[in-house]
Formats: sequence, structure tokens, C-alpha cells
Amino acid sequence: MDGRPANDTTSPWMPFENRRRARDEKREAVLRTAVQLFLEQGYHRATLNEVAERLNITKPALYNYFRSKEDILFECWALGQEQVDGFIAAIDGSRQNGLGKLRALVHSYAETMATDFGASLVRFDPRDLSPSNAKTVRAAKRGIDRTFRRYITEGIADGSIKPCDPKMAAFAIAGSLNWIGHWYQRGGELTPDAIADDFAERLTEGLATATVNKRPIKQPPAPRTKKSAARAPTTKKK
Amino acid sequence: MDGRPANDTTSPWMPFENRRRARDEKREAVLRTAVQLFLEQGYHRATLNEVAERLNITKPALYNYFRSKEDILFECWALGQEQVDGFIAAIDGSRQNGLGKLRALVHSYAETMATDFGASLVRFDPRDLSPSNAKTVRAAKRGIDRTFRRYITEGIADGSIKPCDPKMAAFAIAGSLNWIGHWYQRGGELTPDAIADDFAERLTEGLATATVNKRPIKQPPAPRTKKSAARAPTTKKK
DNA sequence: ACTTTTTATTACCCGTGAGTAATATAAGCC
DNA sequence: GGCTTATATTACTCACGGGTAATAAAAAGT
Repeated sequence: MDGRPANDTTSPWMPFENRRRARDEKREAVLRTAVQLFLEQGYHRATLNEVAERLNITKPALYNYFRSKEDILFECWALGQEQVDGFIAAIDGSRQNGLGKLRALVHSYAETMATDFGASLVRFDPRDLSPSNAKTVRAAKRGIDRTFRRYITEGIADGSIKPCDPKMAAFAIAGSLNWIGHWYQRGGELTPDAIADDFAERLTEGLATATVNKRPIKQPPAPRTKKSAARAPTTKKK
Repeated sequence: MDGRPANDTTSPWMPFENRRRARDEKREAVLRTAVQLFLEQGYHRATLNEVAERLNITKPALYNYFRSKEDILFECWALGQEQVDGFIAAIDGSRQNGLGKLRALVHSYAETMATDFGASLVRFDPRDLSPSNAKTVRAAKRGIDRTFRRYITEGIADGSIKPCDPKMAAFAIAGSLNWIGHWYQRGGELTPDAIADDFAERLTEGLATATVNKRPIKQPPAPRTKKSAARAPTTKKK
């Protein structure tokens, strides 16, 4: 089926795929190193020389994989955004009322904020990007904001959330969540999971109509958010 | 009283004071212009040439008032911090229960976030500062965090706030508030006052034990923040 | 073994913007 | 007016870091 000639000596395809994979692995390694350094020192203070140094290569080698420093920044952001797109799609496709979706969104978003690529969504400055890339980022941010408002509006419509201003509520919730990206650090007392659980309850309790099952403050029987469920592969380039 | 000689011709003090005042006014003008530009474009993209240009002077003239770009950044931050210190001191001196203090804090903090110098508290990066200044900033941030937690703990003790984890609650509240500094812009639909009123209620309702007096949201008896009170003149050069 | 392509290195360019030196101008002061 | 001090300008230095050119080393393909 795969138009591969029955070649008993050496298949040219395997090596080809290997090479592609190796390349992508290197790309990813660059991004992992870069996002860490950018978060650590800030985009402007971080130099490509140091990124390269941490990878045991030299600066120009990076240009085999990326066109510019800004390109690297954008790709870091894109990886984080991909995560967000993934769980939003999953929640959208789930069968819950508005409050349930909002809780799930808060939970997943909180977890993402505790990752490097997730934090980059809020700690990187879109103004460091080219106009074209900045436009993409702004559109994505609007999309996230719209999702928050949509779930809230949905919850008001289905009666699970009490009437309120979706805009204001979304700002307040997103603010708490985005702030995680600024204070969370691995190895601290709070685990991403504990934070996500706490915030999922804390940021939605004020909006819920029913105050049911408030007794067991920990572990509400609320619908668990499926963690990394079926994520849309979203195979961009490659 | 003020060892000033009874001089009927011309008091040498007045002109002297005038010059001091003129100088301070210019200093402030630089800071106002700089904070705007820094917020607009980000600290690294903003150039002192452009700051000067907006003031109809040239770059070296700025060095009559500030030692460095970083110095300007720090002073902008300090003006914002001064506001915060002001209303925290006022609330501390007020006679309210923990919940009342927390509400007042949220209200004032929200208003401050809608100002240029207030926004600079969260939009400027301490890593752009000298180690010494960065230390000052970090200490101040810890102080604000401690204040949030203190009011919450106080509220739990006096029964106005239901038992919860002060650390988590403070993070959630501060996050919402700090985020204002990122999305608020003058001339939008939402006025600082409306935001402050809404957030003061929204961010504390989940913590309150009694759900009383939910109606009159506006104008907590919170004291006004004193503006530019006695600041150490900090007469640098000349 | 030879050629081609990929990946990396060394050595450089060069724009940028903070900060300074030398100097002119204006204002205060007697 | 004449001296002094404050304030501004023009013209410059210089470190830094992103990006490129030329080229070497390595790997893949035949």
C-alpha cells in the first residue's frame, strides 16, 4: 500500500523518516531550552548564544531550524496555544452544562499554566512578534476569552450559573488563572494538580446557582476533567 | 519659625524653592511620559530618545534628572508602590473586620491597577532592575501578598470570612486584580470605578460567611489614598 | 570511492540604543 | 554688568547581540 518498492538491500524510506524525526527532535530540544531560558531571564535578556550554549552547539546552528529569534519565540507560544486549543475542543465536544464546562476549562487551563509552554502564553509579550505573528496571537487570545464568556453565557442559559456579566466574570477568572503562570514554580509546595482542583472550585463557586455538594470541600464529585484525552493532533508543519 | 531673615527686598529662598519645584515638576513630567511609553511599547523597545522627543528635549537632558534608564523605570514603579503603601496604611488603620479590610483593599487595588503607575507594578519586569532595586521590588511584592493573607486570616479569626487557605485565596484574588493592569485601557466601556466596585464584591463573596448587605456594593468606607505626600526628596546630583 | 546534502563552525557585519564629553545657552544672583 | 550654576545641545563612544558569509565536517545516497 505504501508504494514502497520491494527493495531487499536498503529501504530509502526508513532513513528518510529517521532523519526527519531527528530533525524534529532537535527542533523541539531547541524550543524546550529556549522557552526555559526566556522564562528564566525574559526574552530580551536571553541570548541565542546562551540557548545554543545550553545545547552544546553554537548560535548559527540554530538557524538551521529557525529563521530568527522571534520565530523561536512564536513557536514556543504556539506549542502552548496548541495545548489550550486541544482541551477547549475536548470540552466543547463534551456533554455538560455551562458550569461543568467552565469548571473543566478552569481546571485544564490551570494545569497548563503550570507548564513552561503554558506559562509562555501569558509571560511572553506579543509586541516582540512580527505584525503577522502578533495578529495570530491576538486572535488566539480573543478566542480564549470568547470561550470563557461562552461557557458562562451557556451556564446562565441552562440555569447552572446565576445571571451575571459574562465579560467581567471572564476577566476575573482568567486573571486568576493567568497569574498562575507568574507565581508557580516547580518544586514548590503546591502541585499543579492541587492548584487546578482548588481553582476549579474556587473560581466557579461564586457563579453556581446550586450550592449543592459544597460539604466535601476537597474532591467535589464534580465531573473530572479528562486530562490529556484525545487531543487533536494538530499536526502543523513537518 | 523658619530661620528666614526678615528681608523686605527679595527673599533668596523663594526663588530657590521655585527652582526646586520646577525641577521636581520636570522630573515628574519625565516619569509620566516614560511610564506611558514603557507601557505602550514595553521597556526594552522604548528608547530614551523617544521619551525625550515627546518632551521636546534631547536624550542627554534626561540625565540631568535621572542617572539611567533603569533609574527611571524604578522611579515609575516606586510611584505606583507609594499609592499601594498609602491605601494599605489607611486600611490598616481603619476599624473594620477582616472581610471589610479585604474588600477595601480589593477596591483600592483595582482602582490603582487602572492607572499608569499602578499598572507598572505588574507590567514592569523586576529583572530589568539592578540587583539592589530588584530586591526592593521583591520585598514590596511580598509585603502586598502578606497584606492580602493577613486580612484573610484576620477575617477567619473574627468570623467574617469562612475558613479557607489564605495563601491560595490571596493568589486567586491578587491574580484577578493584577490582570486588570493588562487589559484595562482608558476610554473603554468599563470605568475604573465600575471595575473596582464589581471586583470588590465578586472577589470576596465566595469568602464571606454572611451573605448580608449584598445590595449596596458601592463605596466602602475605605479611606482615600493620599497622593504625593512627603517623599524623600532624593536629591541626587547637583 | 565519489558526489550531494545536511549540519555545524569560525569569523565577521552592523544596527541599535544607552551613556558620556565637550560645549553652548539660559537663568539666578550679587 | 559680570560671575556662577543649572540646563540643554551636538557629536561621539562603545558594548551587545541578532543575523550572515564562507567554509568545514559529517552523513546520506549512488
